[in-house]
Formats: sequence, C-alpha cells, structure tokens
Amino acid sequence: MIEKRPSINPGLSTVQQVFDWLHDMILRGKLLPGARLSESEIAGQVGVSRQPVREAFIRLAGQGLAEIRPQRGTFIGRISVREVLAVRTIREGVESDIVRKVASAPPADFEDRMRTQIARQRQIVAEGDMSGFIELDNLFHRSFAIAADQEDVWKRIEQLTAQMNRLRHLSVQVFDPAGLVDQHEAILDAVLQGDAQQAEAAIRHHLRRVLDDLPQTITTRPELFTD
Amino acid sequence: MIEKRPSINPGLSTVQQVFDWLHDMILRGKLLPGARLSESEIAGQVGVSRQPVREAFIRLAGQGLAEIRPQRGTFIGRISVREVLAVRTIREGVESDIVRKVASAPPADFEDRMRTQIARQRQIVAEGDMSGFIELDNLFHRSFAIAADQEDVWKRIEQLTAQMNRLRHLSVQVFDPAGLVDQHEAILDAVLQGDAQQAEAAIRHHLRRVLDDLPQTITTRPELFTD
DNA sequence: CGTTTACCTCTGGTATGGAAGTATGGTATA
DNA sequence: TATACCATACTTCCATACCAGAGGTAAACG
Repeated sequence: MIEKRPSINPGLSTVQQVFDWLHDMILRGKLLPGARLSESEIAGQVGVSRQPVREAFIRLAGQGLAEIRPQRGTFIGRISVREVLAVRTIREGVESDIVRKVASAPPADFEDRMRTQIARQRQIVAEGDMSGFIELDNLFHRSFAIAADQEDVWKRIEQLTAQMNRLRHLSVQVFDPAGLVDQHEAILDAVLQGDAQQAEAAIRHHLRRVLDDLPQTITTRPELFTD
Repeated sequence: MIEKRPSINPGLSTVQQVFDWLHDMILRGKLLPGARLSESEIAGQVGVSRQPVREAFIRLAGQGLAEIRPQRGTFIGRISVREVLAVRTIREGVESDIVRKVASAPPADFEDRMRTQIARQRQIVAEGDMSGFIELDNLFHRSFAIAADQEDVWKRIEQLTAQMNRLRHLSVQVFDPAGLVDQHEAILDAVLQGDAQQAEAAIRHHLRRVLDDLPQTITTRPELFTD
C-alpha cells in the first residue's frame, strides 16, 4: 500500500501534482519496478477522479518510468539494463569532451568550489548517507558541464539519466562510495594541472567503475530489471 | 486547415493513431511551429472524442513537439535553438567515439555497404529529393553506430534528434547536401584506412557543418524558433 | 474620446459512466 | 486427476458532461 499524499495544493494542476508525487517516489526507489499502479486506487488515495491520474501515468510512461499494458494494468517500469549501459556510453563520450575543455580553460574559482564539493562528499560518505551522496555526485558532474559552458547539454543528459539514478538508489548497499570520491579527486587533479589527456582517461575510468556493482544487483534482484 | 486522416484502424488504440499521425506531420514539417492544435478540431476531423486526442497531445508535449498552455490552447512546439545546439554537441562526443571504434575494427562487408550508401546519397541529391537525403543521412550515421555495436546508444540519440530533424526539414532549400556527402566520404575513407584520429576529426568537422545554415534559417523564419 | 468593466466565448481541466479486453478461480466433464 | 469451459471481477480505454480560467468584445462610464 502507498502512503497518503500530502494534499496541499500549490496552484499546480492535479495532473502535475500526481505526476510529481509518483515521479519522486519512483526515482527515490519508494515504488519498486514491477509494482502495480492502479488508476482508481491512486485516484482514491489522492481524492481526485481517475482521469488526471491516467494522464499522469501517460507522462510517466513517456519517460519509461511506467509501463501501461492495455486492459491489463499499469506497472512501475522495470530498469532496462541495455538502456543504462547505453546512457553510460553516451555520458563517457560527452563528459570526456567536457573535462578536456575545462582542463584547457578552468573558470576562476573552479578549484575552490570543487575542493569544497569533494570535502562534502567525503563527509557525507562517512555519515553513511548514500542518497545524499548520489545527489552530490550528480552535482559534481554537472559542475564540470557548467564550467565548460555546456549547461544545456547537461540538461539533456539528465533526461537520459533517470533510469541510472533509480538503479543507484536501489544498489546503495553495494557500491563503494569512498572509491568514487577518490576518482572524483583524480579527475579534478588532472583537470587543474591542465592535463586534458589524463583528465579524459580519469573520467572514462570513473564512468566505467560507476556500474561495477550492476551485475551483483541484477543477480540479487532480477525482478527489478528487464533485458 | 489539416487534411483528413486516413481513418483505417490497424488494431492500434485511438490515442496511438492520433499520436502517430500528428507526430509524422510535425517531424515532416507539415505542421509548422506555433500553429494552433485544437483538441475539438482534431477530434472532429478524426471522428473520435476529445479525450484520446488530448492524451495524444500530452505525449507530444512530453517530447517537446507540442506546447500545452492551460486555458489558452495547444500549439506546435517551437524549435529550441539551444536544444538543437546541445544535441549537436552530444552527437559530436558520442559519434567521435563511435567512428574511432569502427576505425579500429570495421565489420566484414562494411566498406561495400557504406560505398553503396554514398552512391545512393549522390543520386538522390542529384534528383533534388532533400527529404529523402535526410533519411539517408540519418541511415549513414546509424550504420556507424551499429558497426560499433552501439545500436542501443543510437536509439537514445535518436530520441534527442527530433528537434534537429524538424529543423532540417524546414531548411531544405538552404544547406549544401553535395558537400555533406563529400564529408561522409571523407569520414568513411579515414575509417577504412584505420586512421582513428583522422576519422574523429572528420566526423567532428561534419557535425559542425551540418548546422551551417542555421543562422540564416533563423533570420528568415524567426517565428519558428525559441531561445 | 479614452478608460474601465461586465460579460460572453473558447480553451484546456476534471468527473463519471459505460464499453471492451484480460486474468482468475471455480465447475463441469472426460 | 487433469482439462476445458465459463462466470466474474477486475483493468484500461473512450465518450460525454460539466467546470474554471484566460481573452476578447462591447457597452457603460468618466
């Protein structure tokens, strides 16, 4: 069963509110892949009719977060392994260009800001807040994109990263966040030394390691995946 | 006014049919950015109620192809210049990796198939069929992705390319397709010689030239764009 | 003549009922 | 006991009716 939605109405449409609520639940792993998602049940819980709920489902399905099977039911979308791997590859191509560009011309206070970020990462890892670390990790990569004056590019990448983020929230027990922070530091060091080649190698290495625990997660929870 | 839809029913849902119809019209440039898209009007033409049309609109809006303005109207989405440029940058990063990989290990009959494609490109350019050339161009780039065993990657790229394809269909009078075919040939030559560095340079050059006519198109038809 | 205001119309947003398809569990039959 | 069949209780899908907000129009007012 699903917890009651906080039914405040901040001027948004009903569809938007239902969508945001479900979107957040799915991304954070509160709703697991394969779980049933009934129009009437959600409608009853939220206190609206079925139609706006249905339209929220359509939007979720458009992002691969839900799967509508006609006359059968709507379910939380399973995580596509092939898609996650494809997005990883795309990120490798895009981010290697980004770090090379930053290495050739880092912004003024770039070093200070990034060193601060890494310190925060170490702290939150020590506290064991894995969800918080995922947020900081995303921020780290985005900061490079912005430093390369490619914020628009990063927006598009984030669209593709939804499935990957779900995966990471599901496998928080497995991966090694301290090692990832070390890799972050290696990338940053290379960039600040102006060594584009080394920076590219470091980011490629990092993006390959991020999915190191994927096989283990798949064998542990195969019902969450497809492909 | 919009032409009547071929109202055969191939077992697909009403929503799917309406969506496919509009999607095709928008991508081919039959429906221009900014044009009004009325729920009731479409519903009347197709002979269904507003509801499935509305749901098709939601899906179009999810892909940036339509813009739903509550209580005001739904319109064909304008082409985001920033988005087109961002996607171009992403393609540069991804495709440069792809051609390098193909250059290091091209499949068996790769040369024959690609030479044939280029011959077809020259032919269709000579015939002046610009729409057909766009299709062949997309096929050319996809073929490299498949040769690099990255078909999944290319699927995701194609998701992002919708706006770019709309743009190209709108600016068919402007750009220089013969020059683009020459660039294709240069890429292929470098790849077949196993010169990864040269191949990467060629694809980057090509992807930059593809949007050469963008400024002119924007100044000629500013009402089609946003940002 | 210019400004304001009331209203009217058109838009998308929501609620509800019924139609069509699918899974499920029980029952009759071999 | 195993299998085919069928009633039934779901599901999403579509149609219809009504609601609320945005804009335009024209009348009323200064």
